[in-house]
Amino acid sequence: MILFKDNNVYIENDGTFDVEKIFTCGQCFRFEGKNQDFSGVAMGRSLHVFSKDNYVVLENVSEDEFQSRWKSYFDLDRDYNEINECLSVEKTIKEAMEISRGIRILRQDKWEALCSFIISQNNNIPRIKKIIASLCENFGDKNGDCYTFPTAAKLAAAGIDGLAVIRSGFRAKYIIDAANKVSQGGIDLDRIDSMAYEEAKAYLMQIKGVGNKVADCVLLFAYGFFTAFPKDVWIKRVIEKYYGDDFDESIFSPYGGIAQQYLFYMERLKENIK
DNA sequence: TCCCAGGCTCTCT
DNA sequence: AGAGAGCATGGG
Repeated sequence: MILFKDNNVYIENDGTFDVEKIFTCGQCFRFEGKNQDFSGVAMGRSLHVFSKDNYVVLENVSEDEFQSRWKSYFDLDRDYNEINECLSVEKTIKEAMEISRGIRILRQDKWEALCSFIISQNNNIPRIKKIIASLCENFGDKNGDCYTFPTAAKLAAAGIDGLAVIRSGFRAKYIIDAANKVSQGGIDLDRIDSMAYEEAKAYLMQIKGVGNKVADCVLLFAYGFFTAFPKDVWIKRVIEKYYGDDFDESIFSPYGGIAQQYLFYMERLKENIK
């Protein structure tokens, strides 16, 4: 049940919408907050979202804006209870599912996700957030009290040297290659919508600095390819610790990406990592 | 201080 | 095909 009142959106929460877990599980980098109360920028808009009683509130959001923007962003047409039923195939994922209950996979902006996960490589999350914040402040457009994520054309114009201000290190050349290809049409991010997973992945990997893992993150977090199963250092640890060499993510099919996010969140929580 | 981070590219076998 | 070095920077 979703209510629209006083220009706020009230989403009834059956336990499948944990604001804090959604924004702290490492899938996005522009939201900050605590205690089920977060603010940030996505899709060019600032958003304040918090939990109150058994509702999640999107503050100052019209029904039109909800339908056109936030409904898909929060993946609200999907039944996560049903997915969790599907994923109950073995002990470790069941434990991860309990711990991670309420995580939803956000449908993020394509270019922002591509850029963000290029920046994420061999990096830690607090620093990824800082670099992205700097990227937006330096090259985004000021929109009220927030900055939009810069366009590919804007970053292409800045060039590698111009990008030095964000201190992204060796990743700058990768960001610029992506910006060039996207702004000049060599890569059409909208074309990926109509591709199959393997084709989409190979297409993204034409960009310098986009390998197996970054491509999977973009496909999962911006396109909703739930078969993508990004293998970062944490997931490799999870596999070694709980599963062993014969691990095959197809046991989670067709929701491997969601399982991956549950496992990632569980293991970092256990290790108390920010 | 020093290890490491949501990895990738390049080079050498 | 597979292994290993190097990469920029700064968080913890």
